[in-house]
Amino acid sequence: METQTDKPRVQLDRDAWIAAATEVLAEEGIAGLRVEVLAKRLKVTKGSFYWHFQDRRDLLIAVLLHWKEGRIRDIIKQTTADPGHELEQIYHVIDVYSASRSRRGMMIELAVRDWARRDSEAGAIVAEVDDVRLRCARALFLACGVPMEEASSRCMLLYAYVFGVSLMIYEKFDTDVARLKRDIADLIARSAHASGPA
Amino acid sequence: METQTDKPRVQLDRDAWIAAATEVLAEEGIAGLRVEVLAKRLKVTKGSFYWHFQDRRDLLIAVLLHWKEGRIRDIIKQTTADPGHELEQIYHVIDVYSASRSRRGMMIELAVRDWARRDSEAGAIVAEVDDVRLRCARALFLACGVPMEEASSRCMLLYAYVFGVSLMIYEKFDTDVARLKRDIADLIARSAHASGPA
DNA sequence: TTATCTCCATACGCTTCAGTATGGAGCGCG
DNA sequence: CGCGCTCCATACTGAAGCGTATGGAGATAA
Repeated sequence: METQTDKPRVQLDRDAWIAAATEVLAEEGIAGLRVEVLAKRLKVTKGSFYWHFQDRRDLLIAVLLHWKEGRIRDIIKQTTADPGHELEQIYHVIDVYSASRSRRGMMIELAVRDWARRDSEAGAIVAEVDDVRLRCARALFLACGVPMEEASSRCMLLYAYVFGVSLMIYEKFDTDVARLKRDIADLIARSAHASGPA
Repeated sequence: METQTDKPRVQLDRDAWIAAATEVLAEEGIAGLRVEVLAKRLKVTKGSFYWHFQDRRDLLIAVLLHWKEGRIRDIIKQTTADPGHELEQIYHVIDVYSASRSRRGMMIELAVRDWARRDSEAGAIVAEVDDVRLRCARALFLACGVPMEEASSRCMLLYAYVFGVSLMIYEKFDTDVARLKRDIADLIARSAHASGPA
């Protein structure tokens, strides 16, 4: 007759810590990702943490690797060959980041990249993700008949835009943000519209 | 006959602290901007700091306001009316951020924006800078004969790009980065080339 | 039952950091 | 001379935060 309501999880594994850490990362950034804070959130103490992880950096790298796997899985899924629908896929990649529902994902993205600016190990992992994403997106442009160099330029512009726009605060600038974002997506994807090869 | 070599500065004012803080901000980010670290860099102690500033946040806001003034001064200067050269000015605005010499400025920019993501007071200041920049850049497109809505889209794309590309790590992606950046600048500024109004 | 292994709590030492309190050196000024 | 003002040093408290050491509860297996 023991209550189990306040004992929802009896055990903790590495993945549970990584999941919770990713949540804190989205909310507070790297600087707010402290082991004691994290332990309190998981209703345990540091003793547990240092059993699963060597130190704080061990957790950070684990979070980053987990993030990398997810991002690569996502972009692969979003850009798998679907002949005739490549243009839709390009727009979808743009929209995914603009969507308010993916705000959490973008917060993680920005936190990770801010860390990577000053940490070479993190930078190497971000570089892998960027490389896969750029190549996948370029393949979509190429499939639309866009020549190689222009495809490279446009996919780079695409990703730089979605990250950069998340750093800006522009409510006062334009009243119709929806139209603005649609037009920008057109600018990025435009030549893929109905232009034949070359 | 007292040596003055190791006594280069006898006094410190608020601006000296702000300048040093801006330097640390560029190198270490907001999280690395601590008063004792800053004091050590200025060869003084905290006692001096807390005479010039109420607390750490007082310094951070002062740094941010100083940054704001400089950025607004810069963009005004870069976009003052120069009939017939608006297109050059647009390219110049893009190039200024890509230039390796302005790496320090971009580091500050990114550090400030990462802070502004979670601090509404900082966010308000960044919003002011964004608004001025976007309106100045839009005026250049308008002067080139680009219609209003497209001018809005393109200047937003411009700034999102320059910030976003600074967050990416893409050495492996393309061998000719110079060409890539040139082409992207063309994509952003293109319709302003020789297109008449409408 | 006893031994062992897993997972976590507790307690500790150490460092960094924010902010305060207080004194003191130097300097102008009456 | 002495007074007061400016600017900074020193010394302190207290709070976080990282990492370690150690024990203990609970399960498992012999």
